[in-house]
Amino acid sequence: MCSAHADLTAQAKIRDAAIAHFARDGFQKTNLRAVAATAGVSAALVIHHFGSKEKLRIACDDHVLGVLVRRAHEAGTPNLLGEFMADPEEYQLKVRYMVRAIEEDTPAGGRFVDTLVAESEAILRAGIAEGSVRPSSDVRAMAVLTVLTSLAMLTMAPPLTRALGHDGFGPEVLRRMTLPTLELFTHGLYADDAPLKAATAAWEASQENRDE
Amino acid sequence: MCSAHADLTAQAKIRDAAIAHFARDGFQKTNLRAVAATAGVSAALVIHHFGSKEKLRIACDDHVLGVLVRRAHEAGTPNLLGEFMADPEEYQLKVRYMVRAIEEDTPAGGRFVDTLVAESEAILRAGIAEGSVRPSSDVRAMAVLTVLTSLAMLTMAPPLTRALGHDGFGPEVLRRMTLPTLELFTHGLYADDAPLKAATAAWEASQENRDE
DNA sequence: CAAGGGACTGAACGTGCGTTTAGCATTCTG
DNA sequence: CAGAATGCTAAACGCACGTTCAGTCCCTTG
Repeated sequence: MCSAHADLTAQAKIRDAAIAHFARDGFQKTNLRAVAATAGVSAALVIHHFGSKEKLRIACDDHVLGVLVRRAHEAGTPNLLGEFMADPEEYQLKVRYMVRAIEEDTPAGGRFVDTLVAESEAILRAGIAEGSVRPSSDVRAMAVLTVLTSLAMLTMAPPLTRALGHDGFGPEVLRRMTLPTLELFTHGLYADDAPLKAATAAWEASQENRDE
Repeated sequence: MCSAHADLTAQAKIRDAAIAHFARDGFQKTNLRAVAATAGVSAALVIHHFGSKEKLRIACDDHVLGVLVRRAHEAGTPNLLGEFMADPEEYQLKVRYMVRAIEEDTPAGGRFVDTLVAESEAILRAGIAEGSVRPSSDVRAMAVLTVLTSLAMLTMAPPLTRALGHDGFGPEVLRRMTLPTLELFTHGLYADDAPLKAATAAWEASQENRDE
């Protein structure tokens, strides 16, 4: 045993074990006996300390959310995901945990997304003011879009990794995705603005139809 | 009762009920008695026809995958998601089902992603040849990125919808996201190519360090 | 040292749910 | 018409798992 069994209190050991299990297998599939085994305690003690499986989840949510939100505030870069992934295993686990929370539509997941979007929006606005970012018709939605793109790399990691021909999600996959992402963010995808103009025209037309 | 209880065979009714439940609640949370109730049959009949819950899932996977892949081939547009979402409830349900399959990392989910990526890559290459799409250093990865963005809108719909200030994921949210997406795909996000150049420089430097 | 309380455990309880079983109609088949 | 096969059901079985219970150990406090 290495870092896991430091001189943590049993409560903390259980919490950390639960975070690891929830992140890897999801809330439903995880059973308390497995968590207890990982933490090196009995299943009954888990209940003794946390009351129920659901309350254990809430404790984990709060803990992970706190750590990640603190981290997100400190970062101050549009590439939040890279920041998380570059760091030692510590954050990868917690980010994966939050991804699960988002998929399962838990309150903590929602607050995490809110934080990322808010942070991202602030960065975009600062960049626009400074001139390094192009103005957008809907900055909030653009922030959502960037957060979306980053998080999606995690929610759908396994199939996408295979679609790229690699076997495991790791740094090399992330690097492979970084360049196209930057290309997209720098030049866009389309060679001209015909699709955009067509779409805005179509939208305006539909608006007029709506009025009549 | 409306469309659901057409003159379908009981097997098909069970399959459709299961698809609806799996899409809404996920595989684990769904129990066979609920599926049976929706289909208007007994729980035992589900087993009688499909053998087990797991085999029922596989049957659903195959069915949904078949329908969607056929549809994806017919579409021939880079905006696969819009194509699916615009259509009557029919496809929305099946797409949501596949999103669950992707989250749960099921074989059918993988094949669905593969199909979308392949289709998307073909469209990109055609666009590049024709001149409407900018060349990319890694077309495959770019295809993955576009698929990612579309699907992410669904996997994380609930929190993202709330982050935009709406309450339910519907056409208006999709429309709100469409414009920024097109802006991004047309002009990019950054005002100049400094971030891209910096990243490629950093990457080349790390490659040289790797060699020595 | 006695008393009390918290950390902790093994065993048991209860229940939800996938699956099995036995049996009832109904419809082919010879 | 006998009987095999098929579609279907109610009831029961059994296991996995969250939770409870009764009790032990140990550390504090008076």
